[in-house]
Amino acid sequence: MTLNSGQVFHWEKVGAGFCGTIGESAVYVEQLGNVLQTKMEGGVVRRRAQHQLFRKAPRPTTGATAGSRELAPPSVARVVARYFALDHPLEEICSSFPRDPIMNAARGFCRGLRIIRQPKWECLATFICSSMKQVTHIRQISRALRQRFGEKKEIGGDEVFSFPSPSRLAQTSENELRKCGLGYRAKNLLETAKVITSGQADLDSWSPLSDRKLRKQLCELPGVGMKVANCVMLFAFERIAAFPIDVWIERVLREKYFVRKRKVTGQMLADFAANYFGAHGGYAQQYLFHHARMTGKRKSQRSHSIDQFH
DNA sequence: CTCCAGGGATGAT
DNA sequence: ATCATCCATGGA
Repeated sequence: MTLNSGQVFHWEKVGAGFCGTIGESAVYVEQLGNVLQTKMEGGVVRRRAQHQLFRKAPRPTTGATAGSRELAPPSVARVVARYFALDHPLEEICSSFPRDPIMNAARGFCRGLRIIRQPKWECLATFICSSMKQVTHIRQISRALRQRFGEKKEIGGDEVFSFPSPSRLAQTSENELRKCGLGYRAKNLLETAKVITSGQADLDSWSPLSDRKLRKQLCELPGVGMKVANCVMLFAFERIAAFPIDVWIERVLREKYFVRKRKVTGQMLADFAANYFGAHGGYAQQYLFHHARMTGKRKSQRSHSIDQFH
């Protein structure tokens, strides 16, 4: 559910799990009940990410990695556990959501969904490409950028591609980027890649900034407005109060929280969201988004992904 | 075919 | 501050 909730766009369903990349590492992940299994590029099952996906504490599965002699690559399980934010206290977070019918439905529907810790540049670049695009289109763009400009990796017989660095994309041209289906977004992605490459903007150095200052810095990048900035803050800077408002969320807010009210401006929606959904508003927003998208008007559950979650 | 999508930049009220 | 337009692309 997490991988299909519109946070990341490059994971591909393979067998019972997913293939993708975390940074430069090719990874296979597969959820087995309460356990998240991982494989690395060698294709060998190395470890199981220790965690509690759900409330009930699983029996400690000690000795799951019998092959102690084979030196495991630097803690795959930890990389995976961090990426999937298995340390987030889901129980606390969900309890902090407001108790209204809409939020209750979303909370129940999205049980187990987590906000992923994404690499900053990858997240920023992908969401610059996301404007006025459907999730399936964003997946296509991500795939095209990775295949053309990323580095090929292999995992369990499947090939995956890492996301191209800022300097790699800065070396391309607007025309080359347009071939990836970017349209008018190509210029924005190219210009932002150049700004990052030149050192004029340094994403990592922005981590200590306050939410307000970080948002301001992000919005100065070409192709980054309030919505994209909030997505990057939420998905890559661990600012779980950030509340991105896209067309789906705006629809939910207007139809469910501002029923039959006219002259509701975007600023009013943003102010309401910041005050109403609380310190973990970003989590609430993601739950509302995924719930609306999966159960909304658009009949999408027909041929793809019948049910890969219970 | 038409409709619309995890918007942003610009210019006019 | 708020609103109107335009910007490309392709799945549904």
